[in-house]
Amino acid sequence: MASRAKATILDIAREAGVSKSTVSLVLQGSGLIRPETAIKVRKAIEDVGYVYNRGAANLRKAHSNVIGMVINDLTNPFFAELAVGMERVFQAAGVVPFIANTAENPVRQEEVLKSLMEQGVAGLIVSPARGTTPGAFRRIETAGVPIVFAMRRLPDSRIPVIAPDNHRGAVLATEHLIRKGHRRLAFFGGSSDLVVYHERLGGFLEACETLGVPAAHRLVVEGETSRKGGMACLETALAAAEPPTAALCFNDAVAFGAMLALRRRNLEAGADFAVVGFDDVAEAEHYSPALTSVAVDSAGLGERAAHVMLKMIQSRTTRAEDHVGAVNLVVRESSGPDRNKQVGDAAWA
Amino acid sequence: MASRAKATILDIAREAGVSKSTVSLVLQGSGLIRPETAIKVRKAIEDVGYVYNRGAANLRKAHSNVIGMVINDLTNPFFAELAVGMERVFQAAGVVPFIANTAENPVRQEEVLKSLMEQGVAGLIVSPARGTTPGAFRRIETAGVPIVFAMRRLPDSRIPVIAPDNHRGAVLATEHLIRKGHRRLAFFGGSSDLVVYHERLGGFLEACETLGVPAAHRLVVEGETSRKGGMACLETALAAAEPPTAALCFNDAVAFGAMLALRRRNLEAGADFAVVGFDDVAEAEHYSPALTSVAVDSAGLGERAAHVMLKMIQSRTTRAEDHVGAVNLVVRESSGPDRNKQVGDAAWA
DNA sequence: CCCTATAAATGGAACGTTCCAATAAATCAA
DNA sequence: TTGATTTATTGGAACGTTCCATTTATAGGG
Repeated sequence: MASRAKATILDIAREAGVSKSTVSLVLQGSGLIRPETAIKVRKAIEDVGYVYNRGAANLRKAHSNVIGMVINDLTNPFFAELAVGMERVFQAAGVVPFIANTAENPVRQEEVLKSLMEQGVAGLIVSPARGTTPGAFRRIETAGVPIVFAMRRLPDSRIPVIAPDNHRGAVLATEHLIRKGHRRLAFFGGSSDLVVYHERLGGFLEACETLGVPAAHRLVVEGETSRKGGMACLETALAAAEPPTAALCFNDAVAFGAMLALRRRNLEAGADFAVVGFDDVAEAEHYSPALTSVAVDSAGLGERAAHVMLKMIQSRTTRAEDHVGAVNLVVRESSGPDRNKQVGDAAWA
Repeated sequence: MASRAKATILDIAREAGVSKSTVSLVLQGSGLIRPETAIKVRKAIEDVGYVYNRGAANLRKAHSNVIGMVINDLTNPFFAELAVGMERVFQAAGVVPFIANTAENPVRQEEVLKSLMEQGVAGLIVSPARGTTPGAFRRIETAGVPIVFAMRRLPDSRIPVIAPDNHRGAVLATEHLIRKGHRRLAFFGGSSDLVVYHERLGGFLEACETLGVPAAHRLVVEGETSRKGGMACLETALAAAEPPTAALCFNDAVAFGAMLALRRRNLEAGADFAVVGFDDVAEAEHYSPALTSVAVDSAGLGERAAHVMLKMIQSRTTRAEDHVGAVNLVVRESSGPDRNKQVGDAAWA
């Protein structure tokens, strides 16, 4: 039943016995059209199996209704959540979000951004791939397309950022470990090409400083931000002359890796070595032992980023305030039993 | 430095002192242009910060270079893997894949499909949302846009499907459990509005049949395909008069839920109750105890689906062969120790 | 009844490309 | 030299919309 050439607004006009302008008006839901005419036109639209050509429309209209979301790693549920959060609000605003994955590859990212721009996106939300060069977004900025960074930032950029309070999260987690009585602490995973790394590590070091853990008792082990990386970090740490008794991990994946390595050595996370993660992915709660982690509410940040973007588009600006999202430490089993409580229980027993 | 109105091909032509046709030819990498002219034009393109308007181009060209991937749940790493697999091959083929998430919502799916069509996609790969109505893809089919289903299928549709061999996977898993000596088996999770459910359940029942597990000893518990659902299934099963000793779960999420419920009852998955999952997500390997699961290679299926789509586009057809992907059972700890081996070990001890 | 105000519908010129047909310039054969 | 051939370049007509400026139909006021 498919007519060979796809139907256009003119075919509808012919079918309904009106002009193309009338059809266009109906398509846009204009109130200028007599209801019966509109109905007639809508029927014709249905009959010919018309599909609206947004490309042609955008040739005339200033703005398109599509927004690009460029994500560095979609297989990481943490970033997938971010994307889903954004989608929710765009969807409600009648905007179509297209997601593209860069797989943490700057070259890929370049291509994806180019495509999105060519598609005429109204705005771009990006969680930049690791190793993104500083100038990667210049073309987009000069083109005047609004852009915001989510989750990650670039070292020197003036582009607005929506990200969690990494520094504070790390401080909270580190304080938690120190209060548990740990005196030799490690920071596991991550590498210095990520701004986030410096923020989290900075919080760790600051908390150590203020709570009196001397520099000699702090161990920083860089590593891949994966389970594998976490395992390696733990091995490195335990091989030290005076090994730490607790670690704050760059993210949950690293933490899971560290716990796995502990299990392989027949050590128990929590009892023998305290582990704290970062991001609080869904899995953290269900792991065994359950992982203490810094929750960042990625879906919420996604929503926030989307709102900022919508506002930027609406007000035709390319600037916006940064937004740092609240974090909170979710204490579970992997950071060990609460010593004070244990003592108390024993006393009452 | 951004000029107010965005630059067009004509601005470049003026800048470079050539005609718009020449610029167009350069943009398409035509060999008809004298190299020095091409260089001059490319310089002008750079100078004016030109961005190609693909919408305008598509108005003339028959095909666009964008393909839509519609995924039912991006936060499920299983489907995210699928998307990433597809992306890999599209990327290599110079096609731009745009991902959209339907969040398992048919209404959302409808909107997303409409948008994608309006955008003029060259093809569509869809993992349909649960509860998709049979006619949901009619408009797309009549428009002659190639479409393939990945992972999931619709009951009566003639649209080509790329999916794992669910039936065989379930047979393998069930046989495995029966060989371990289990005589009362359960099937956990899923609901009958999914074709996949019938395939997997069918395999389970068939294996029971052929290996002599009577119908009375088979327990089928429908439920949400989530951890929560899995927990509920386990509770239901253990409440039975003669509870099963092993379960094949609809997917890994259900299996994780079942294991969690076991732990809450101080039972151990593997030793006290055998659990087998389906899909073999990355997490399965790292769970404790590690989950025995049916591996389906979602990334590989994604790649396959992408190849099929490319071929359909190239040969301007809307039909293609179905493809069922190989599955294999990955045996880990959750399905329990091998009894034969145990006995042997004891004898030799 | 004509004149004006309002409502409904319409023609036509953009929008930024592609690509065919045509032109202009350079090369070659005789 | 002249015409034929090849090589580079170019104008102009689409493509499917939107939207402004008009036209046409309908109603109201005197």
